[in-house]
Amino acid sequence: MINITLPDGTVRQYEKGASSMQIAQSISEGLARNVLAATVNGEVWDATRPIHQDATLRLHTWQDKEGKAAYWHSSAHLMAEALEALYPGIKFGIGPSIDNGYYYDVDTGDTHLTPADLPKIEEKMLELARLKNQYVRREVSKQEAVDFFVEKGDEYKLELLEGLEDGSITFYSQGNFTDLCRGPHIPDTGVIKAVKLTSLAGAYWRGDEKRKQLTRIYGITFPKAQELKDYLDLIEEAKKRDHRKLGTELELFMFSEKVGQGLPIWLPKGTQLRERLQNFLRAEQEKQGYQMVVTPHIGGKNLYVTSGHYAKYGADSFQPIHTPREGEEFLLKPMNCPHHCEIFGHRPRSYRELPLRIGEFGTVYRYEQSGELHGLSRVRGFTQDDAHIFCTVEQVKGEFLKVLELTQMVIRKMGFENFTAQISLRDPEKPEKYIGSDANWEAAEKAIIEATAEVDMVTTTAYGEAAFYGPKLDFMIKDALGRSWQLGTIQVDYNLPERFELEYIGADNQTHRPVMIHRAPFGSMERFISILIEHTAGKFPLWLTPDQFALLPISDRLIPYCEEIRQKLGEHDIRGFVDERTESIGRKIRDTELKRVPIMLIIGDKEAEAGHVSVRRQGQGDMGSMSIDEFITWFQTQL
RNA sequence: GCCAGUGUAGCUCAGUUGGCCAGAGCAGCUGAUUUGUAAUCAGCGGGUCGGGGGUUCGAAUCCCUCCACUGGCUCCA
Repeated sequence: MINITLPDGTVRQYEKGASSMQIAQSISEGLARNVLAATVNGEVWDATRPIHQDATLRLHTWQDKEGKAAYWHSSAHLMAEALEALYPGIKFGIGPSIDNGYYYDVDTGDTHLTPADLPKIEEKMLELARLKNQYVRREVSKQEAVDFFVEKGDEYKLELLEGLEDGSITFYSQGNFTDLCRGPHIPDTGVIKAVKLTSLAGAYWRGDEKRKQLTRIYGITFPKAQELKDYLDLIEEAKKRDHRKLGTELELFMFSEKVGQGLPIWLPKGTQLRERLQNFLRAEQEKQGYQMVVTPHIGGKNLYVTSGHYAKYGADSFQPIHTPREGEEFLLKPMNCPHHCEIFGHRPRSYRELPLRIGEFGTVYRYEQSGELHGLSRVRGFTQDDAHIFCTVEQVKGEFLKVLELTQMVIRKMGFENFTAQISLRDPEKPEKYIGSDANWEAAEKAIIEATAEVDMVTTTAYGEAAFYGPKLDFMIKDALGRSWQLGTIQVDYNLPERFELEYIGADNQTHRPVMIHRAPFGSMERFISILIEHTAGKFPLWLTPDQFALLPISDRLIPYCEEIRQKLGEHDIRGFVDERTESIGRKIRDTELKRVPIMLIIGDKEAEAGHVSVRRQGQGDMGSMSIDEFITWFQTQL
């Protein structure tokens, strides 16, 4: 008999060799029907795999991450089976599960797959799924595995086998398909009820651009047709909110072929939004002791030779700008930190000045590969909400705390609920990769961990993800559709102070090297606004939106009265415009609704006589009539 | 940069075996209407069919090339 410990702490006894599935059955039939996989002693296994020793057991269903992963990974195998049936001789790369579904990289030889081929693959998958074939695990010797794929002529699997050790190799089969696979898999194909192949893309074998490009087929599957429908609806909704579409519709920004790809042009409304956001951030930062600076858009080549960026990125950057005579070379500013280092270094600094917080909404230019550009989220010219904090190692934690608090406050003010961070630390195996003393690293890493704990921030920790020059923290938010976005970072840097030979005079009258903290909590205005547009579907918070109200006169003769109201509201810092078009009121309301102006003030004779406005909120409808003063008071409550 | 796809009026899109002067809706302009909570009516203007080259009697349509955009891959100080 073996002892199985369940998550609630209860221990049950089973025959040696019982599977998770059998254990689930002993608990409840219903549970057993839903089991997709199980974690046995910390390792995710097939639910059907026999357990031969005492173990802790956690059963996975569609409701949890591991269950979904097994389900989608098994779906990838099902797709492979369908592909093999439809395209004999097809070769397979890798086929993992991903956050939303799975993909399989395939080499179809001379056949060329197009999106039109996907429906018939979906059909085949459903047909095979209905057979309820079991996923069968089998341990094989390396020789046996090699023989199998030599016979099959699949060089990709053979290459994968090269990296595997004999004795650790398993095959999984379902129906007529057998694959090299570590598993785990779901019990059988019967639970795969809804299938959608979402896209087709090229992907380099093993992610290496020098190697052959395979066809990657993305798909997603669900246990219920309704779930697939919900998922597709979500995709539709995301399409409607796409910031590129809304940015054009709301006239926030544009692109121009002549100006150049990846170089956003901010239109008046977008500029208003952006400036308002910047002013807000600037005011909050100044409260925290930041000092704003402005530095030029180009910098001498030597600046970047000193910073080390020239050696590392020079070849892949916009190339130097040359002066006509003197043979000087300048680079478009790809980041603000070297300039800020010069600010720190331009005169002797005392420890009394630390932490010195130098902030700048600095516009930087980076050469991004053309295929990488995407709306406002990936561009070649953008403005960072940047600042560099020069401080002592002891001050790092306090500064992290302040940045965390600032960021949390701002994010909440924007209407985001779900805010987390990833802490990136050294790879403990490879200390030689990093610059800076062990003691400093330990202190900084500890400071980051403690600071995030103090502000109750949900974090994940990634070892080996730190930059060579210091540990960092990346902010993540989830938007209204549940999608995760990476915002900005806070990074500790031991490297630049070294390269720029930055020093301050300590209380001991000796010179010391400051630590530098890079921080841009929102990353860039462009990217942040793209996220904000999609999160709010263009319905920005009232304080931030370009036009807060539109005055809609029912007849042209009421325009002067509307103008009066506009003036009066302007005196109270409430901004908006009068719709002076000779159109029906229905038309004016419709157009204003579509422009996402949050408040409509409808003015007819009744209102003009009474000195009232009739208030309508975008997306909500009529709020009734009130006096101008009542409206002003009500407006303040809406902010 | 690589693979695949797309590119017709300001926007959304018709226009597929190559063939009359390339169409629609919305937007715009002009006129009429002066309107009570999501589209008033009528008329008009607007396109080198992404750019260039080629095949052809004839190209939005076929071929080559360049550009931009979309989805991925690689990259991201």
